[in-house]
Amino acid sequence: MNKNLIIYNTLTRKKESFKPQNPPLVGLYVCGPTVYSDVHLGNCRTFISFDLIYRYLLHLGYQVRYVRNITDAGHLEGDRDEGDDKFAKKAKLEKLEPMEIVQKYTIGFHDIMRLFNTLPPSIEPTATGHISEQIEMIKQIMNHGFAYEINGSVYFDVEKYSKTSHYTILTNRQLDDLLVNTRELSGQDEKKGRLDFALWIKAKPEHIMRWPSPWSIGFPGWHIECSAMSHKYLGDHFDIHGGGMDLAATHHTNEIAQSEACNHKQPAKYWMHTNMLTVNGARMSKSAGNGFLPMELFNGNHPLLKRGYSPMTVRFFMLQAHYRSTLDFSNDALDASDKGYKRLMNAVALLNKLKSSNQSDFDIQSIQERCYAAMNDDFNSPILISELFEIVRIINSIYDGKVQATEEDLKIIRKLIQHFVFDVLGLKEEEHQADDMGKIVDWIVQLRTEAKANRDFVTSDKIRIGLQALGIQLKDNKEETTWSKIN
RNA sequence: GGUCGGGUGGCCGAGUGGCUAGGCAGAGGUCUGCAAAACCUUUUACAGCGGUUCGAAUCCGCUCCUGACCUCCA
Repeated sequence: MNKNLIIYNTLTRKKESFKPQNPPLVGLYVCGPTVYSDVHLGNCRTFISFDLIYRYLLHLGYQVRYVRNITDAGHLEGDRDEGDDKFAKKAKLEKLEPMEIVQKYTIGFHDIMRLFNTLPPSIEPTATGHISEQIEMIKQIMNHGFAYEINGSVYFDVEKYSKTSHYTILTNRQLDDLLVNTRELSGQDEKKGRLDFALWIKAKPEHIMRWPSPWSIGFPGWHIECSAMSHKYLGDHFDIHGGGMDLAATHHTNEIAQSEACNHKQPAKYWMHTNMLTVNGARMSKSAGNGFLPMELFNGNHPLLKRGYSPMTVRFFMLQAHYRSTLDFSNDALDASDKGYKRLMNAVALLNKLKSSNQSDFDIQSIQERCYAAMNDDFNSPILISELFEIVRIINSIYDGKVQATEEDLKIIRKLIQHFVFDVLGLKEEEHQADDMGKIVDWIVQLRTEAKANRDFVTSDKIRIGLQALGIQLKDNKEETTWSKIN
């Protein structure tokens, strides 16, 4: 098995050969969602990208421990120490307990992930389930002199840390510029330095989500949870840490600082960042009002959508772009992906009907090599997909009897489809023929075949056109009639 | 203002010095009772200007446009 995997590492801004520390084990940590509202499509892109990465690592034979957290506490509105907890705020709005909010949106998140056919992570820890680990870590950081307590809250001392470590290693910014250009925020008076960030925040009396600590009854800062949980499940120094690009400058920068201040080690060897989903060139976000909820996309119920698209179409659409590129969302782009995806799956459905010959008119070995080369080059799924369409052409040509294939090559084709279409890209057939409706359609198609055999084309056309109006498309071949659903 | 990206044919989107990306759309053809599908062939391209080079979409410089981050955000 070819394992010359190359990964782009944000730490070094270079593509590097992937060398896990303890092969075949791989530790992978990805920053998960904050479950105070529905995930939107942009969030989904990140998790689908890391699903591809996870799946390919598994395919290469690595034993991956994939940790993806659920943030269910700690976020403040506007990062002000006085701000409301997002969960408490949402709870007030929906007249629910904060933990009801957490439960509701965690379930919603899992439902969406399942629809997108992403594999569940090995461990999905929650921030509220790891308060004591976070407190322990804050203690360590204080012991090492990189944090200080004021009025029951604890802050990380960025200026002190940056004297011995490279605070802005992920973004390459100059600390002086940051000091000058960081916006003045209210509620920062008690911090020593304006770049300092909260590790522990003393709760105001009305604050519902609160825990005891050596400093005050309060709640943890946002960044510390990921550091504490990644450390607990993956150790001081694990292989890959990932997340959306928008997290690099703040969240990940602070994670690195906390982990180094605590453990004297850079927490991860490779940092991977996925790019944003855009709409009309601008980043999709809730505040901009251009965000789609996955369900809106599936059922087409949104002013910017002319129709709905299935989860697999959306997944395929996302995989047709590289994870480090922005991807622009549009109806036309989705339409194109929808047709491309159907074309791919139609060819896959023909696999078991192919007849072998004594020779092959194509070189499947070199296509196989190119598939691996594409994925080994920093998970280049668009190139992989272009190779798969090469295979689609071959499958269709064999089916049409225009190209010959040996039984051995057919086996390789079936294996490649299984490995890359299903295992790595994580696509699945949106089944239709197994259910009752499918049996009924099969029977109607059979009636039409009989009508055709009797040259009763009036009846056969009536059936074909009628089914089409109901969203079922027939395809006549020399030997049989197949059908598929259309949108 | 700072940091880091981008500008590729009608649309989406790969590609980083010479060799077809791919999908969708368009055109012609084959097949077919018709339709669809499929297959074959095929048109349209690298923001602008200058430079390096035998050769640049790809490297360098300048200009224009644009995005992300710097504030919670995948």
